[in-house]
Amino acid sequence: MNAREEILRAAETLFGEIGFDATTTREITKRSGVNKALMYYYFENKDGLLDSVLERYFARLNEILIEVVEGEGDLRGRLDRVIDAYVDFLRDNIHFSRIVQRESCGGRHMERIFEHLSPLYKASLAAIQEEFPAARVGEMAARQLLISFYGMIVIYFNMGPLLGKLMGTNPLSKKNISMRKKHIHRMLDMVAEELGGGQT
Amino acid sequence: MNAREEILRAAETLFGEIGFDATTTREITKRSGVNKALMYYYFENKDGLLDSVLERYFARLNEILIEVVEGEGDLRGRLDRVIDAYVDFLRDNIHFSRIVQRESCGGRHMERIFEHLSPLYKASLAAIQEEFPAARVGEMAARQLLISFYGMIVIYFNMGPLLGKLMGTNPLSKKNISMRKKHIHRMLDMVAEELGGGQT
DNA sequence: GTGGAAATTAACCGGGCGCCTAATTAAATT
DNA sequence: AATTTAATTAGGCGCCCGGTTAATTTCCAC
Repeated sequence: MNAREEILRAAETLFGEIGFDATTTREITKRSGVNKALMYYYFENKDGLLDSVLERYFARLNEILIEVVEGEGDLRGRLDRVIDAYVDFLRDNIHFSRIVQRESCGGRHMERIFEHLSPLYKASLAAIQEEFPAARVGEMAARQLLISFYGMIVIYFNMGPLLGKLMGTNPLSKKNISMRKKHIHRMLDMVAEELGGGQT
Repeated sequence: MNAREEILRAAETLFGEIGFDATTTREITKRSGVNKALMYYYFENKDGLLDSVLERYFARLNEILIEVVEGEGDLRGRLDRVIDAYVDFLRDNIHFSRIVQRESCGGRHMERIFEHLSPLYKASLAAIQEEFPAARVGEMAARQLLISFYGMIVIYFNMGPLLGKLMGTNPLSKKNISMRKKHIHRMLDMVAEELGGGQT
């Protein structure tokens, strides 16, 4: 039993489900079956634990995205694969997007989130501008598109159980995830048609 | 000086900026220049204060949306005006969408948010299905569209100062808000074209 | 099997939290 | 002017929070 790992897992879950501020160090250690003082042996403090959680998540996300982007195929194909990869990542890491969303709304940890998000933002912006030349005008529409597709994807996972209650079905089921993906791809199709990018 | 009102305003600001859990009752009363005990004279407790904050916000939002929806014009026109009204509302109530977003991720207050959101969800779904007959198939695409447009709109305000840092410009400026609106309307145009709804 | 580092533990601490009480002041009613 | 009611206050209470300490156990190289 790796104590450090157990602590990280418990922290991920609790930060995602009830939020960083509502999570007590006692609950983290209780859930991970680890002595409370051990948390301060492996991590500087509660803030440092959050940093480690974020570090891990973003490292995995970057790894996945880089792998997809560096794969073969034209730009449009890679754009499609990025959507799939991102959706899959959020599905497999249900706490991640909630932690990010909560902490990026404001508060003490915004800066950390920014540091992780910034390179992804820049790279995505460049990719969209390359794919849709029309979107380069004033570099404005590209930014809007990025925000829109980011919003379309993350909102689905951020809302979590609440969306399930609204929909009356489990949003994380295989079927519903694949419908969500299909919908987002279709939206991208429409944009491509309109802006006349790529060769799809 | 209306103490109750001052408390509500301070709570709105703090809940929005740093979150419910990170906000202390002492800070609320300090910021509103009101004695600490007065909070418990006007509100049952901290949770009750949040309830009142949400109540007020959703009452105003409902009022605005009903006004727009009951206005004249065809369905598509009203759909467009709903987008404008919603964006304007979020711009004028910058804390609202952050409070909702944070608390709908999970945690103790999800149920409350659900109660407020549910009727809006149902009404919006019905409107989309009416406007885009093609979206009625299995009532599935309508749901996807609603989630997407909701995401496109709220993500812009949820991310708050972080988005400003990423964009390098103030997302709440008149110019940027109007660009965001234009973009979302254009996305709706594309959907309308694809699904062949309405008579726009 | 012994020494030393790494891992783990029980017990504790000051501080700030949400919340309450009892008394006082201001406002309205008669 | 007297009395009732509403609004406001200072002060404090108990609890639980994040974080620490010093001692103990586990591990492993030799």
